[in-house]
Amino acid sequence: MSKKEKQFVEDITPMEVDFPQWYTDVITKTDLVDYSPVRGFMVIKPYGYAIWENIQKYMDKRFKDTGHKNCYFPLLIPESLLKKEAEHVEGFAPEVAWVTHGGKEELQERLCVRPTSETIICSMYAKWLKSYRELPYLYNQWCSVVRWEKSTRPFLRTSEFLWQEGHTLHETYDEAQEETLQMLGIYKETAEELMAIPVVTGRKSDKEKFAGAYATYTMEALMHDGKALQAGTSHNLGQHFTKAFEITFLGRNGEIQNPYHTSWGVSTRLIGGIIMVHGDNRGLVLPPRLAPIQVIMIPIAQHKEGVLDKAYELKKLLGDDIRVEIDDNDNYSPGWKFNEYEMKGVPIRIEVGPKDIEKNQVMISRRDTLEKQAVPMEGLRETVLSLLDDIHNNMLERARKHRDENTYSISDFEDFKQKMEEKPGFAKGMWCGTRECEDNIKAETSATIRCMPFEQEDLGDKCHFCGKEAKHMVYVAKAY
RNA sequence: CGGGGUGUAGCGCAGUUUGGUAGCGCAUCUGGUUUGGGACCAGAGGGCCGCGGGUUCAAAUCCUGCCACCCCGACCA
Repeated sequence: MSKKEKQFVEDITPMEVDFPQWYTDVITKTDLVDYSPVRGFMVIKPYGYAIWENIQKYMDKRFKDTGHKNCYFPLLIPESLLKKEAEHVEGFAPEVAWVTHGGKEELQERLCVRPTSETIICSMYAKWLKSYRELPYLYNQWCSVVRWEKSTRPFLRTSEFLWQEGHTLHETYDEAQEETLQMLGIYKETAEELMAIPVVTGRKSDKEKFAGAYATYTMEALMHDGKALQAGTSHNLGQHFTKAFEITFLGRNGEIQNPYHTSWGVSTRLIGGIIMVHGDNRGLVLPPRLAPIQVIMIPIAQHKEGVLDKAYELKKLLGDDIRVEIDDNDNYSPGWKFNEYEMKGVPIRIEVGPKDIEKNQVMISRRDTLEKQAVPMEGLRETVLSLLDDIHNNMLERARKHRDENTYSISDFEDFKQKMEEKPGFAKGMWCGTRECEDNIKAETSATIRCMPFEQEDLGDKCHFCGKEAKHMVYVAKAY
């Protein structure tokens, strides 16, 4: 290994050597996050936050285009409200943070910091809703929630995380179900069109579903190391909460009834997914549509006359809708900058130097394949726009290929155990649908049933895990 | 909460065995030369050696108590 090659390798532990360490190296060295004084809580730095903002921008538009409105509910929830839905409190109680004092006074009733907002939102919906004419309620909020996790990892599992949570009410079950699936569909499109991450969608088992849900739907992505990541969930909550919170309305038939209820959310965990699906040993590889910097322009020998002027001229030519930055910091060599922005995952690098200006061209290199070539200055905007799309498509295809190569059918439990050991990924199999069998899978392999996919395949009529009669085809994987 | 590990400059580490002026690399700052894959020279700043107690003429180093963080398990968007 040459000295030059060694230098970036030393910065980031190769993922084949130690995947968790690779992940930690990448997120800290690329300035996405920093650890805070409070364990499990992290600071999202400007470069990381800009990714989140781009995700927000895209999704917020999708939500509004489908009729949702944003609002904001309080951070603190009285204990009595949290307790109203029995399954819900049982699921969340172990991980809520409590506020017990206001100033020096002990509170009469302690307040929990929201781990999710169904309860406080339902308490308000109960106050508001009177008639079927007001339905549906289609609300969303962008906020943070706190869950006191025992072990945390930046983006993937932190004690506080940023997310959006949609909470809707509907007149009928069918409408609620339609909403639940519509939002999961938007999540899937966001994953594929914005983040270039292929996902499997389906329904969660009862064991894995949201505490208090009638049914939970999920999208699951496969990371580079073969572990799955639950990337977003959409819940049909039926009337569980609306009955517990006594949300009622006067229906078309003149009778008082409970509405049907959904909730759905995605979080900053998505950023962890982006890193682990696309990243390589040089660092981040960011999907073009959400990269904070889409094009980094590096002037070469910038002290020479005309170089910087040309760079700024080209930036203008590229237009306001492409996120372009020029690094004209004179303290770093071009080589240093090349490595820096590769590490940061910037999709396109453009070099402009005296030789290029002479030939009326620039050097352009793409992060996903690391290919570098000369292109004419004329038509640069069109070249860049189509290259950004190209990179997106290539990244999505590459991720899909990786997922497919790591998705396999199993013949029986022994075969499954062996495959989980040797080559983690999505195992496809038939499942009997019982809790005992599901618990046993986890006990034996630490893998879990990720979902019962919408696209069911017929892989036989016996459960691959216990031999009983099969009910569902499932994806099983070790998960983050 | 169990098992293992680590705490020395912003980061990465040496020094601890055998007590004796707190060091190295990177980063940072100043000046200059450089600039097509992590540039070079000269100079500078930066420390409660995790915290408390003890032993000693003398503690980063020995004894002791505590704390924090990391990794592996159990719990989880």
